[in-house]
Amino acid sequence: MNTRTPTREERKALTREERKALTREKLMSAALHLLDENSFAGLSLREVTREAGVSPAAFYRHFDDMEELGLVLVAESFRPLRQMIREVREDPSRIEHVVRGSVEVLVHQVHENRLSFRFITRERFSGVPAIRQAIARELQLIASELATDFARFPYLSEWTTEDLQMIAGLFVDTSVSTAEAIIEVPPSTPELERDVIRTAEQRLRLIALGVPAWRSVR
Amino acid sequence: MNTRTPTREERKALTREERKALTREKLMSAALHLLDENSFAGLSLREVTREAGVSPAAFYRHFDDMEELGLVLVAESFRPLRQMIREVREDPSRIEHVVRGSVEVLVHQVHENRLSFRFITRERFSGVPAIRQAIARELQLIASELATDFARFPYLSEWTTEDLQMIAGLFVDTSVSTAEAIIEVPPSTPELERDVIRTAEQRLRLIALGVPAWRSVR
DNA sequence: TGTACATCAGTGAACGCGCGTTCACTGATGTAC
DNA sequence: TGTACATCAGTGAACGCGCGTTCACTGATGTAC
Repeated sequence: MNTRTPTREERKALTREERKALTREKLMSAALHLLDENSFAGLSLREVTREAGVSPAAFYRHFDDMEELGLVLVAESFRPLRQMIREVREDPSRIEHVVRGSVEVLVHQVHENRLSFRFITRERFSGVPAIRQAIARELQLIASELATDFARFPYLSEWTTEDLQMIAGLFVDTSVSTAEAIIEVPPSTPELERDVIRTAEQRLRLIALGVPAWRSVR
Repeated sequence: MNTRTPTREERKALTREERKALTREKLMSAALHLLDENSFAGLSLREVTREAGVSPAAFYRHFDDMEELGLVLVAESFRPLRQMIREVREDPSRIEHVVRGSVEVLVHQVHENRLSFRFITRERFSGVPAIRQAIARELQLIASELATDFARFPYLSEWTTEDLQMIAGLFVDTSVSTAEAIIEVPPSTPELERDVIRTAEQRLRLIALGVPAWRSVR
């Protein structure tokens, strides 16, 4: 079927396409690392290319401008978050369980993807409108998925869609607050982080306690 | 007692000191207005002086650098927020009341001080560490005040300090989320804003419903 | 397989621009007598 | 009140710098035969 000459892989060199993809990743990774200390608005194209070890002009082979890079970083940064949601979903236990499990998974994900979370929380309400909107859209999506998951719980199945959205939104916002708090904790102060985690669990549990009482009020 | 020549006020001119204070205010107001569209990191000293109608060099008669201006803006922007807390405090009714009243007051304050709230929410997790820390400190202070207020409620009086802090923090974070949401609502779409307000009230009410159940769990 | 040409990711120099900061200055306001 | 000097908020020009973007280029990779 394949009558071509020996492939690049066989000669263990990289194709032009693969090299290009590597450079693109270098640019994205460089940007994400620099964003640990700067906000996106304060980040220059030249800084990114310098960190990536590439000439400024090379940037334009991969992105139209910094804004496009920013939007790609948003999409990329939400990937682990979506993964996180999927993990929580796979354990269809009761709310009480969800609380402790969620915080655990969240903390784990924040540690694994610190730079991504940093970037998202930094840019959520700051900087370029396009990036802000992209982040808002992703978070809304997550809240909606969570709402449909909630609908499967026995004693939530009769709630209105609006109420489910409301509680899912509260859940997501509280989780984002927790992520922000964890990221802001100074490194190598585990006792401070434990406090943050404890508080986060208590908050979610308090919210969960309000749920059974909600219906009777409506 | 006063043997001086006729004062400036009598000749209805401004003293040098008063003029200087005016210029300072012009700079701060110019910055706050520009921050409606830019983040602080993307704001230049020259932009601020241009908007204020003053030469770039004049800036240094008032602030050492942009960071100092930023810190002053944080302090200034929290003034209306503190006023808001005071207003809520003056109505020492039950939690249920606090919920509806709080949201009402919050919405009112956000409209009255849109630029200040925009600035605070923009910079809370973004940009310069010094500004971020200043905002975190102010919010913690507010949460602490709220916690001591909660301690005066009959059926919260026996809660531990830690629990009161936890719920006060949740209350503040949810309020900040609400403020952010209101600010992000496109202008002249009152129906969207009404939804945001409704959701905010429901969230706080849900939290309030969890409160009576909390003790039995501890 | 070898050759001749095409593609194109990355380069390096150049550009005009707005930036933060400095400096000697000006002229209105303030003060001493 | 009038005068002579001091103060100092704001000016305008100048500086060196890093920026985003463009351009013709190079040389490795890819393709056709």
